[in-house]
Amino acid sequence: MTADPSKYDRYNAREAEARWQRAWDAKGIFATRNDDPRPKYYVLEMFPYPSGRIHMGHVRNYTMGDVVARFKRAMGNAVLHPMGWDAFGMPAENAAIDRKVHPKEWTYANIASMKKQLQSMGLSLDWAREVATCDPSYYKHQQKMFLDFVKAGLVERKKSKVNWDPVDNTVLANEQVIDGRGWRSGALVEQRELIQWFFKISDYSEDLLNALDGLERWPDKVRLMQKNWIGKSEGLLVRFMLDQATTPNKESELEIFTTRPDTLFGAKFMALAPDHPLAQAAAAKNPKLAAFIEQCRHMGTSQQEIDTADKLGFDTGIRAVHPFDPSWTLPVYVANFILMDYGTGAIFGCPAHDQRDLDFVNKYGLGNTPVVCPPNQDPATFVITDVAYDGDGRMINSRFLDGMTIDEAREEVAKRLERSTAGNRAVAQRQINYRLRDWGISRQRYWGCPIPIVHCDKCGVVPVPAKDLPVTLPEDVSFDRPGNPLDHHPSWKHVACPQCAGPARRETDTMDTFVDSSWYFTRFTDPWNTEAPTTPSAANEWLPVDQYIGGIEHAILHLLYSRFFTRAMRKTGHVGLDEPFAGLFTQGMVVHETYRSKSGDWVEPASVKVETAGDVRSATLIASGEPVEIGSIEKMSKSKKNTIDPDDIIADYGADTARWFMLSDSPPERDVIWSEEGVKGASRFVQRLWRMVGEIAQVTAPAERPADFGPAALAVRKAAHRALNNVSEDIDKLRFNRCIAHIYDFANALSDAIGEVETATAPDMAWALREAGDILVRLFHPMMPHLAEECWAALGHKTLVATEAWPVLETALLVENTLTLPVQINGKKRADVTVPRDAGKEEIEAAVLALDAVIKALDGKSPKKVIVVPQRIVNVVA
RNA sequence: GCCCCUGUGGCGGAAUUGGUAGACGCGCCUGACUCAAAAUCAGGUUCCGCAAGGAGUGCUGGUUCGAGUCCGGCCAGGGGCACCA
Repeated sequence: MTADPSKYDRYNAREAEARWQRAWDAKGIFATRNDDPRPKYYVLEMFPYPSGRIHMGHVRNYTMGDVVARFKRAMGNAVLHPMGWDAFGMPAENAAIDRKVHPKEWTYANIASMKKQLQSMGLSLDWAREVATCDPSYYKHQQKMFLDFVKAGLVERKKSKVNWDPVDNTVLANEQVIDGRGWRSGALVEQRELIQWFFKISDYSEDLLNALDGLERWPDKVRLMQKNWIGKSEGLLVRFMLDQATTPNKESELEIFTTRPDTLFGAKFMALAPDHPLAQAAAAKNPKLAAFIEQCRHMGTSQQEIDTADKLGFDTGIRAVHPFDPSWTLPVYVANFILMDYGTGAIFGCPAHDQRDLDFVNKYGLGNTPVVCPPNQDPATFVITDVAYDGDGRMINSRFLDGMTIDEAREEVAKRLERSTAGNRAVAQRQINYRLRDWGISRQRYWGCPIPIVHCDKCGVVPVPAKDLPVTLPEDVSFDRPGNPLDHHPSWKHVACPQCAGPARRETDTMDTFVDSSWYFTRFTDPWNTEAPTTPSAANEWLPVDQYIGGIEHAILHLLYSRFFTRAMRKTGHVGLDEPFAGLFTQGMVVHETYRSKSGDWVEPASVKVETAGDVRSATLIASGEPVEIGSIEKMSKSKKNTIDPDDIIADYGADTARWFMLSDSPPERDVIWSEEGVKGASRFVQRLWRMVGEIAQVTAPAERPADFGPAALAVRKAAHRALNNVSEDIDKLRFNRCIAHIYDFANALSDAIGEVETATAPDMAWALREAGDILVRLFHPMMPHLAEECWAALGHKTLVATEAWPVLETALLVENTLTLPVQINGKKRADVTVPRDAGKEEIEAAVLALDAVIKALDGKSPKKVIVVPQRIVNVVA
């Protein structure tokens, strides 16, 4: 076939990859038409934030998606595989502050360079559908949907807390609070209440929870995390009467929510959130309490900080009456760990059975009474000191509940309190509570989607009319002072009220960037529609996304918000479905060794040489030969300098090598360790495949398929079809590392066969080798598309392998006539037995009992039991 | 602190989901080719032992004819925690 075999000596990735990328581009084979009649398949990777350069995490993510896209195309699907940019967010503003570059300019420059990098990877993306969320042509539609959501009752304004920097007078993100201080000013952060915009995601708590069951192609762990995040709990709202002699303004009752009414007889105190109305009222008359509440405000708003802060309380002097005993009163505290957002912002504390309550009483000397006794414990001697007991057991010290189980006691308390009344109302009512809070979307920042609202003194909150959309960001802004540039802008916010035409102010808050990413996958289905966010027919045709791939770090927020947003879009007529992602895959991170010089500085891998002597690895600086300490393996990060630039790898080895290594080394859901040796191994395999295909290209096969195949040719065919079967199955399940192991297996078998035939090739073998070559190239095409094109052309094909169909499996070639089963004696492997494939249990048992090893082990006795697991194993119990 | 996940040779991992532990790759060792090196090719490589054999999947206890896999208790590492994306 080829005149010059030496051309197979070395594959030139750099030259070939650019050439094939141009060939795909020229034919536009990855552009997807909405009127394609074939069965649809939508594969999507989480779109990147345009930070400046792609990193190895992107390479991994987009390679996986590309393998799926190319495979599904070969399987005959119309594949939608788009790409865009999650382009709003804080880093652009930080760049503006640090480097005096406008966020827009910075972002679009980053998009341009990252797009080039992605294109050098050979991804089969439909770039005609590219969107950037910071573009008015995108956020215009988001503003329209915001207004639709307002009309549909899905939006509200309410107070919520933010981190406030009292020096810079600005709101801080949790990320900008370092050890309780503002990251630029260093000032101690305070909590401050602002009126903010919210999406009412909590209206969908039950639905978002129930629908998790239907997401069968999501990882169980993600469904579980979302379930716990939504946090449904069934409990009791209980009204505690207050001793009015002790309350600030004759308040007569306090309502609490509890999921443990069974422990009511173990109650030792009540606790209020610092911003609870009763706490506020008491503080108005008690300066010390006011000071305590003020102290509670000097804390960030993150859950982690609240949970790990010292548990502090302040006794208000108010006494609450136990609902089952008018003579029993409990002290009412204000406590820094009670949240106003959950339940009623007030609890009763049962220290014996809740660790946090126990820590609290131990600090304030309130004591505890155990009311649940663990099984096998004597109630008379069961005491709690430092560790609360939250397990199962029987009720003790609880009057009429004694002896009941927790569930019985919970039911009994609920029943009794529902029936008893105070002021003509039941003392208690059952309530289902959710931990999930409404989604606060207001951000006091410039680089985000403006909220299309006008505030008018006369008319109040007025939506911007749809015809006036988009509300665009002003470009002439400055970042010389802290705070929101939209608010500082001299003219932008001053507008006429759309209703009364009087003087009014624009809303200067922008939307959370999670809003942008909650519907981009829908926009991809028809990004050309300038009139509406979606073309429902197109959206409903393509959605749901069949396979969504991204980092596990998005398991809760992004995915939950997207699920809510899709429901809201359905309610407002933009789509016809609830669940946006039918299949979800969460990939692991890319990690790398860290290196430190003698002086303790981090050193980047590119300037380190690692050597191995026996089992010991050591590292030195390439420049000076100075020894370097090899540190732990961590997520690639700029701060530890353990990053590898994808550009360097692609320049040195080619995109295919990078793609292959990314997929080969670890299961995709786990972290992968980037290693120089691993990449070199992948690179060697690229060359080996090229040489192997070169040899096959020189074999001349008969035009007609031979009627019979000799044993050697049959072995080649079996290896090819076994690999085809295995790879197909594993790509479908996204087990790429196993796919690659199967391809290595196949390649090893094929080089053995080639090595044996050498010169005089029989027609049956020649045909089998040609078939194997064609299968091999199509099998590795999804992972290494450029090399595959080069090989496909070398094998004499005039088509692009990227548009070829997947090989057709001959299942008859997978069947073996005999089968070798391991034989265990008492659970330890002692022998093998080879039997016909369809041998019955009796036949197998007879063959096993005739084995020397078995006869020896039984020593003349008959076995107690013989367990024959068909197709698997035989175990003889002696 | 709360929720979720992970732990197997020198290393990354495989194990038909309760049935031969270590596929495949990396590294290392031996040999061939070479003046030499690289590349390539052939063979070997869980540990202990000359061998027969024995041990072995973070630790620990259990269920089972049989456990890397299931259950209980620990230990270590990682992700998320609502304004990073």
